[in-house]
Amino acid sequence: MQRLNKDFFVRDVLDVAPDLLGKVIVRKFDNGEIKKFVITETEAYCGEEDLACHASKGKTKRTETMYMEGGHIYIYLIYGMYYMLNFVTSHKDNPQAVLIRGVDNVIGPGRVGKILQIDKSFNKQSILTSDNFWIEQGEIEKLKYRTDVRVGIDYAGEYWKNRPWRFILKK
DNA sequence: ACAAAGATCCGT
DNA sequence: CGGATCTTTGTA
Repeated sequence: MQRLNKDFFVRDVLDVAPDLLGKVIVRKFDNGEIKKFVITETEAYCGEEDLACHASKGKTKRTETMYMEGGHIYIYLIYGMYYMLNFVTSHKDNPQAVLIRGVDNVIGPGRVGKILQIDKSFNKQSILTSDNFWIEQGEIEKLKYRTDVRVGIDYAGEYWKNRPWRFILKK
């Protein structure tokens, strides 16, 4: 199965986020077991002007990952409990990322992080070259999806709150 | 130094 | 609907 390359991720986040639907996350766990997870729900976070994006605060110790080139993994801990899995997109210094909200029948970014056994050590790693975590082309030819507003960003103001930047795979 | 809030989830 | 739980960030 074809592994996704750099060109896939070095594009605008609004193109990458829907294109990730149906792609397959492959995870090799510490015990050697390999499992695959089809991506079913994503959300786009779109640079410094997007008030829902962490990078709207500028470049900080946490957000500097998003300023890396597309193809890097962005992990952060939320509410002291849940590791959120994101993939950086676009060129260096354009802080965009896609949040993985659902895989297979696992809905919710916190649950995704848990089932994939993700932690902070994956932050800033490359999804293009790591040998225990990568993404493959899926088998679905023409998939259908719907859009909706993003979740948990009421603080971002009416405009950004209402962008239809959540992408959900249709069965 | 300290306080506040957060791209969430679970149980009641 | 409230609690868990701790890092990041702003303010003093």
